[in-house]
Amino acid sequence: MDELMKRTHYCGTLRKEDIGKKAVVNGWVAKNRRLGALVFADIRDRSGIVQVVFDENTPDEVREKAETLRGEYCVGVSGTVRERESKNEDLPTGHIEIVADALVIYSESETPPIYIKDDDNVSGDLRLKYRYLDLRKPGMQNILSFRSKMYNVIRNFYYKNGFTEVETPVLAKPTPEGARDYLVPSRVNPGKFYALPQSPQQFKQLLMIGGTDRYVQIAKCYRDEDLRADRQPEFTQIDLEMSFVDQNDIIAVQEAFLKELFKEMKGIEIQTPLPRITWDEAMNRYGSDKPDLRFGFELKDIADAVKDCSFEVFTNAIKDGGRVMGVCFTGCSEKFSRKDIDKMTEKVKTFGAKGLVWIRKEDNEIKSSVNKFFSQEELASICDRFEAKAGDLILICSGKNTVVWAALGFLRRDIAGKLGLLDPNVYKLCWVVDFPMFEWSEEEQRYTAMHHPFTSPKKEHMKYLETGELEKIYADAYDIVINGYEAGGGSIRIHDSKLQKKIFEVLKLSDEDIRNRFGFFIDAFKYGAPPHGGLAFGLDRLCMLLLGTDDIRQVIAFPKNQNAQCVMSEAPTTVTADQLRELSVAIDIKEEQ
RNA sequence: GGCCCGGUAGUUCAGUUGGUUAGAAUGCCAGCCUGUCACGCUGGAGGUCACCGGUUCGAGCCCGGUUCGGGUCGCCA
Repeated sequence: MDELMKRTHYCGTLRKEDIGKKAVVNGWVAKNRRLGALVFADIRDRSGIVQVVFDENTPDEVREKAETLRGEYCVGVSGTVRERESKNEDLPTGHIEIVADALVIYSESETPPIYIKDDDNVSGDLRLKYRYLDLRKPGMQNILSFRSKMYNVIRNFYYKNGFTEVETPVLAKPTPEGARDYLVPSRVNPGKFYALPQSPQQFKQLLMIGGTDRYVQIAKCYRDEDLRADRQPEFTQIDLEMSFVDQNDIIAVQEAFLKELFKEMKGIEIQTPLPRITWDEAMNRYGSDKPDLRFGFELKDIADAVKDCSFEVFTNAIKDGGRVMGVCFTGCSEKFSRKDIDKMTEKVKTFGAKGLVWIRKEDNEIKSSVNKFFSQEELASICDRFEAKAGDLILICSGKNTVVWAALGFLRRDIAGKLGLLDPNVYKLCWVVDFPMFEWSEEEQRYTAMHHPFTSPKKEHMKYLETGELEKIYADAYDIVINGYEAGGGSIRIHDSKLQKKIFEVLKLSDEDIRNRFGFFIDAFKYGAPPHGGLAFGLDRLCMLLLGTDDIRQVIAFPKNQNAQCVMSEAPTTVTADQLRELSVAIDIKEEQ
């Protein structure tokens, strides 16, 4: 067994100032080059790479050992730092090298299945399977260390501002409302299950009732839903709650936090207060409740301009209570072909749109896909609506509100992307406020809470609870949106039991449901609940945004794939019959016919 | 559950209209090489073209199904 060489330096940190010093580095062989008896080896650790040279100054037996080095051997090297004869300007350590006098091979390596360099192009699947090799890349180590620094900034800020960090249980009570739970059987309570928390929502509210006043937690959350590029089944929230505050108080603290976070992590000064956009405005101007404000392309409603036209698709949409809306993509007529627009049309159909109308304004003529239904004068008046100039492309969609928003909201971001307007170094933050309290669920044939049932309706809308005009009720709920991502969200909570009871009634929850699902929680509100509210940031998404990536797996050490599996450990797996028996759990998988 | 894209050497990819023995780069192995740093030179090994079936004289290529991966809609209070 080779002796451990005690490290004096990290590889990537050595500089000209270290010339003449003795140095010991530990790491992995990133690359080795043999020129006859002269051997170069690039040694990598989390800080970067340094070149080690084995030459005539190196004892023969050490140099010979160096000839046996291969990629990813784990080694320790001692030697003297010296100026290089020929510099490598591409490397931070490129002006120096270590002349080796001793070499320890801690362990050899088989040929690795993936390239271990930051600019690799290996498929995500292999990277995840060999994540421990993927993590050796300095870029991945930078991400881990960036995230670690974030934890520090977060804890430091909230501690400084009087928040108490409290750990809430991971084994919690299942909550049938909301996302699907991950369930955990209890051996000592046969037939009963815990659920992993979707968020510590109820516990943090109970902490407010418990007098904690200001709570924060970097909390793991679990949701058994389908995954996306920005969604993992287990993820991390910066979860917080405050007592005796209104929405403005909460927003003010979070803006101070975001200011500090961007300053510390990116050196960027965020201008506060951040803009606030109501949910209605966000939907009608951007077609999304998480608008990307890095570019324009705002939606316009043109229903009144086309309500008497001969194009029945539009008139029917209006008749059925829907919308006719469009976006003017300035200067885009030349940039997108008929074929491009056909592709966009196919795409918007996945949002439920029936089609897409295009209008190209040219110098002397207006072309469009609906020429036979519209005169040039009518088209010109539509163009005027959008203040369109020659060379502009207008895309129009009609139908139900939700469909039109989704389709145009997608198009404005899609086209912005194609035009290169999504600069990851530009950050546009805003609050989206005044969310609707309820939304109609076709599936359940009842209203459900858009945020959650503990969200407080806006005071001025309480009266509609009595009249049953639920769609007129908006909530004291708010999301923080950064570059089109929902980076966090929260609300003022209901602290009055009578109001809470009323909300449950509206949601058509029976007394029995309420008792079973939220009994302990409702009880707590009988004993002097303070006015309170809070918010949770998606830590992974903040990290993504700050690092300019759009793949959440980049910022998680051991992420799951799209099927919520860990391709490295192969979790989840079947378990033994004994384990199941002990848990009183039976498996009943329906066979496909 | 729906839709879209993809699966060819260890890796990243090319593969024309369906036509000889499936290629390149890189990596790997061996030899040479004392200033390389994407070292270089010479040689070599390396393939169930994801799987099953079909069409065809002939399939990596066309068709059907399956599977795996990615993106997305639904879903994510």
